[in-house]
Amino acid sequence: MKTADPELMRAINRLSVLDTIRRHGAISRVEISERTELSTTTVSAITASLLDDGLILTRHEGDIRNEAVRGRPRVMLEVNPDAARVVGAKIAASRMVFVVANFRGDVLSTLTLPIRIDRQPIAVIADLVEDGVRRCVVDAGLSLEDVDSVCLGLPGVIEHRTGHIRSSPIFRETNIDFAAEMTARLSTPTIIESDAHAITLAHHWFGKARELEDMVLISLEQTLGLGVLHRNRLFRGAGGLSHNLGDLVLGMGAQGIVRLSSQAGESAILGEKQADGRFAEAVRLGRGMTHVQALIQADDDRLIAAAVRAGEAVGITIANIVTLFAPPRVILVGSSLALGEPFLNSLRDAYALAVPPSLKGVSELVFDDSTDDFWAQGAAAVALYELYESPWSTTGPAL
Amino acid sequence: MKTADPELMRAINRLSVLDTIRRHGAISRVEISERTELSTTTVSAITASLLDDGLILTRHEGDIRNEAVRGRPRVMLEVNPDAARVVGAKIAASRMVFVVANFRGDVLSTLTLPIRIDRQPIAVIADLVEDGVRRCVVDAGLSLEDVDSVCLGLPGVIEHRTGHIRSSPIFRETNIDFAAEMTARLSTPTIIESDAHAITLAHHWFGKARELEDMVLISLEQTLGLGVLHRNRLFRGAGGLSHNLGDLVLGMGAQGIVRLSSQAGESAILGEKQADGRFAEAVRLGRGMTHVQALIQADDDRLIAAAVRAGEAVGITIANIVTLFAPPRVILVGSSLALGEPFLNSLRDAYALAVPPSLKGVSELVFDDSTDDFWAQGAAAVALYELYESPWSTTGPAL
DNA sequence: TTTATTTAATCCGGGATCGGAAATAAAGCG
DNA sequence: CGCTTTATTTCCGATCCCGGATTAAATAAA
Repeated sequence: MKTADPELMRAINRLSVLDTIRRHGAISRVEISERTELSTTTVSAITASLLDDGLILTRHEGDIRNEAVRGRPRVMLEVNPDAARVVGAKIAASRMVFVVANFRGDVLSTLTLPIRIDRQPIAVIADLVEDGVRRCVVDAGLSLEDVDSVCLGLPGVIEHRTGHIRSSPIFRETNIDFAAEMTARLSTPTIIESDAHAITLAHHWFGKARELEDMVLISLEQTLGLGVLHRNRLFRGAGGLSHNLGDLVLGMGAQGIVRLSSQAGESAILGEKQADGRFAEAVRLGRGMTHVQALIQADDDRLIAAAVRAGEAVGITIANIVTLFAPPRVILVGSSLALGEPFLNSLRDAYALAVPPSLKGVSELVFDDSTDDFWAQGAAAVALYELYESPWSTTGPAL
Repeated sequence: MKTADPELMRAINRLSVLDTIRRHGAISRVEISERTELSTTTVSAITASLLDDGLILTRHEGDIRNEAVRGRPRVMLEVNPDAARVVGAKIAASRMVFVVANFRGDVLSTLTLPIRIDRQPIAVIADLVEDGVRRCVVDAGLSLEDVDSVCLGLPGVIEHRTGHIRSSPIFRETNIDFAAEMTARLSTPTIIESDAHAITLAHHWFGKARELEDMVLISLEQTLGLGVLHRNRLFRGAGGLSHNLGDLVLGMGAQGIVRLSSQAGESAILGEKQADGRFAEAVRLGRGMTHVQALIQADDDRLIAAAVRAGEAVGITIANIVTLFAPPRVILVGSSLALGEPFLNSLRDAYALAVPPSLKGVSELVFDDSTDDFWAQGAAAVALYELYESPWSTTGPAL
């Protein structure tokens, strides 16, 4: 049971105001007051402190009310884009994508490194990540000192709270204190987060879940991940570790346990097709899925069967997640969506069949095929959220 | 984003102090201060107000510190058992169990009505529940006016927040506003809750999860239920509805979807054995499971096979829950545990096989065969928790 | 041009909260 | 019986939120 004091109270309300401004864009104090249910007095005090800290700006045009209103015009407030800068990254097996974002979450620069880092030693991966961060920062015309924090989104079981990677398909080792490693290398506070959580927050901030405070996202990539948004916050299980859907068990087959990853993981689908040199090459370069897509359109029977089987497995899994969380919306993302109709149709069919009748219609299925930039932007949002929450300079009242 | 004000702050700290006293039994102010990390000043003020409201009592003996300590002796504080009384109930298909509990959660009286209410009209069930509540209250030497609130624990999909029963095996109808119905009948505030949530809180308050703040419980009864404790609170999905594990899908069989309930539900197991008159009679009376236990010990092959299959299905499900929540402990309760070794062994084996290697050792499996009273006591705890949270009389400072 | 009206934002005072320092209470010790 | 020790309470200052009065900044009307 956490203990409350005036400081916490102010922190909560400050975050509430700042987040309201971020979500709405330019907004006046009166309207903030209405939305947060804080008194105008309090909003005035908090915004004064935010202005004082340089986190927000005033803008005198743009009062959206009906033209020709009588009284004093509202002063619009907006997040100061230059109050801070963060780096967000998506680290995947065959590529790394970096973005530099400002305090509002706008992307200032993007860098994609199409390198297979899969199973390299930690030091090599850390080198590449460090290099990517530095280059992306330079691309944005900045220096690393200008960056307030970095967030890396990785696949696997990530313990955000402690900064440890419990296990990840891109590392041979387990239980790595990667946040500490990168913080030391970059001499900038670096946090790590599950890539699924990053894209979940991306959708909450910028994408298809902006208006929702509860939501579930399922990411279908090399790893199958889950993100749960609960009351506007990422739901991190006990201990703050992320969910790894691939480990879910679908049933007992003839040769023992059948895990979801064996039915719907990238490698499970790609594994159906080997031998062929061109195909192997595409897989090695991380273009497996697009290649598969082409083959499916050319009626490759084995791959179509694999896609159908994968869709079925995922559809059932989604139904199970819906049974547990009953979210108003489920967003599906990830490279496997590129498998196209055979996959999606069997997914939809299996879901419709598997979702309990009592929950039919509760959850809406949404597919999203954002690019990797969006994942990286989500990682940036994770970093920004922690900045938003942090107490900043003036803890006392502005002098 | 909830807004904070001094009132909320006090409410949080009051609950924190009161809950600390409840958990620890008799405890001094200094120790409360240490545990809650509130200053002694604040603890003093809050306890004064709690004393003023009659929620706690002082006791001058019982300072546990080493005998012959020098200074002023600590005054021990404890929850006033007579500050309130609640009724908790477990409503199941073949029986209803009621308890009256005092403010501390001690059971004052118990009443079991071994009646099959399964599928009766709402009015009939409401009549029986009303009767049970009234009789149990009288048994405790009280009148209904002495009771502050009632909590009914029911199987199925229960929407605690609104008091609606979305669907329940004991009702033919769906979406019933049962809380309102019973509040009107008893003219006492009545809340409803999933039976699984009730027993989850029972274990947190009195049972096998007292020291944990995160935990998962799986109830294996007629319905398969789930309770998740997250940071000392029941985790209720979006909209506050409960989880119904029976609807989980284990895979696709020859004839379509295979749900957990068809493998491990009470009726699935009992369904294996029919015809026999004595057995049917036992099932009708809700003694099916104990009867099955006897038959299993007598080497009834079909039932043993059913138990093994059920254990397997449940073991896999538990592994999947662990994959999602990674709780430090999983508690299993419910009548199906009575199936004995064949069931439990196959459950344990399947779990060990199905739990992802990376989470091996994270969650501990605990079996619990508490009686129905304990479930009802859990429902009482749900009611008490809401009383603990409520603002009570003196909102202002004690005069 | 000047004055009224309207709406936004701020200022001021009241009430509540927490926490630190000092005072008080209640024991044992010598 | 005074001294020491520990627990609790009292007093006081700082912070926070809020309601009401006040000031600010615009339009509409005279």
